[in-house]
Amino acid sequence: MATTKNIQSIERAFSILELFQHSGCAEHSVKEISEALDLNKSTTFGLINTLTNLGYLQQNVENQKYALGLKLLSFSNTVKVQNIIIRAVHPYLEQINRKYGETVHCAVAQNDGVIYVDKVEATGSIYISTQIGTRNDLHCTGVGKCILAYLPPEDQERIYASNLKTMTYNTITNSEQLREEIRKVRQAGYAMDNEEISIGLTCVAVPVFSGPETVACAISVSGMTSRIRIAQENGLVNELKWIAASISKNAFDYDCSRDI
Amino acid sequence: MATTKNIQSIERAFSILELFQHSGCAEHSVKEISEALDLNKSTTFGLINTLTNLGYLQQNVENQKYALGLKLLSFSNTVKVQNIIIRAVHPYLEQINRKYGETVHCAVAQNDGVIYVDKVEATGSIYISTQIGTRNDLHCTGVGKCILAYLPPEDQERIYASNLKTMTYNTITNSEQLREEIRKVRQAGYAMDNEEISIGLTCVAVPVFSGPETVACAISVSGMTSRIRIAQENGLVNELKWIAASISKNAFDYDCSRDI
DNA sequence: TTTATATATTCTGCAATACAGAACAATTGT
DNA sequence: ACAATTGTTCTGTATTGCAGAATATATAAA
Repeated sequence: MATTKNIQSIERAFSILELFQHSGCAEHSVKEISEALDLNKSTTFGLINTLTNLGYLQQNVENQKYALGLKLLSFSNTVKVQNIIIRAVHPYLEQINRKYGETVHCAVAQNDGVIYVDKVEATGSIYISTQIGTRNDLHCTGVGKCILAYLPPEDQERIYASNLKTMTYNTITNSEQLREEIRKVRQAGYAMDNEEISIGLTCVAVPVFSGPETVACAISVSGMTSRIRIAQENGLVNELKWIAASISKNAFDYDCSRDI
Repeated sequence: MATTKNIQSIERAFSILELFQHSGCAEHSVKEISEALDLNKSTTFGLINTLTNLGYLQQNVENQKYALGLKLLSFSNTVKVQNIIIRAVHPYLEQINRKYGETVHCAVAQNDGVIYVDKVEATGSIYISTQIGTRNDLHCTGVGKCILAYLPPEDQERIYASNLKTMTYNTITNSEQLREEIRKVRQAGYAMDNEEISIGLTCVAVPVFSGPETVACAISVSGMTSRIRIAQENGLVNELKWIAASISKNAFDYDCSRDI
């Protein structure tokens, strides 16, 4: 359990890198960064300078502004190769994609949200643009509901009480409704996203257990609503449940037949 | 120009993250890391603890060892979306892939090496496994030769004088031979990798200019030797040169017709 | 061209912080 | 049960990172 105080410069360094993710802007000046993070200008410069020397930022010589460095790309490669969940799940994602031809995602919990860690894209799909590493809220995604459903009660309550952001007119933004939805998810063993994050987009998601009441990740099939409806009629839900159980057994040595 | 001294903790934090890339091992203990980087145990713990709290490392509760955190994935997404080169080049990679059906890469220079920043994979290709973010040497890759050919003379000489690692029996490991090869690359306007990094694998690569003698990146087509030979007979080289010129013009506003 | 303004970068002394060593806790193996 | 190994916390101190000022550089205006 981590309790010691964080090292300031490291926190600051990463908050600079993260700023580029949240700001939506590819380039920032020293001044912008120092103001955004409320740091002294010369302090900011020292941090930026270090990150630049290490290759995690790069300076545009035209306007002197800084952008994220390409060296950051190398980590995603390593994570994909080394992460147990991604390695265990990927072949199954391929299998589902081959059978249904739709985009398949794998997501894990990440402080009150989900982060997509792997995907296999539908060929020619320009419709779904989720990039690996993206974060989404729990209440408006299929994978999020699967994860939320097996969180400890106190964590669930914190989510219910939080601001449930409206994404579409289908998003569940009412605490009581969400609580009821999650109850149904547990009972059914799978979760739907009925155009709750994007109109026209439907997902079917199932949890992958690594132990009793412990969800390692969730996998989902996403696509145009009409196409997913057809897949559902062709037994998509049961297929996903069966695959999730296989992953639990093969990758996490856990027999989750009683959880379903 | 960066001259100020780097902030120690940031350097150390990233050297921990980079250790996971080089070691090839997904999990490391505090002791292992502290020994590998020659840092005091408690110092190492402080660094690891901070990185863990920030989500860039995660602890395996089973054995207490640490692994790279999934939060690192999010950066690759942002870099891909924000990086000018990747955004400019990607559609052309798709175009080449559609026409020839082979794997297409884009790589940029990264301290005496190349780093692959984007790719479009041949469908069903399990043969080529280059992951985005991977680094390779300059002397044994098509993209590397393209970049090397337009480096300032002093940088070129440093490469020629360096240890030219043998990858296959075709790798050019002799300084004089490499110098001659690079001369030919400049003259021809493209570079080949004739099974110099992996037996059975051939690449054709061209430089993309952003200014006179300035290579922004290089793009390459890779595949089984026999298939690339066929593509070459179907005008692959000229097609690549033409596409590289289009990218230079459209993305970097540079007319490189005189360079070819 | 000169002047003014804004921002990037360097310099410097001080104080806070990150560090090393030791102590302690927890886990593993014998 | 004991020893050995390794993870985690504690603490004083020296180092390092920090803030403010000074300087350089770029941009805009006159």
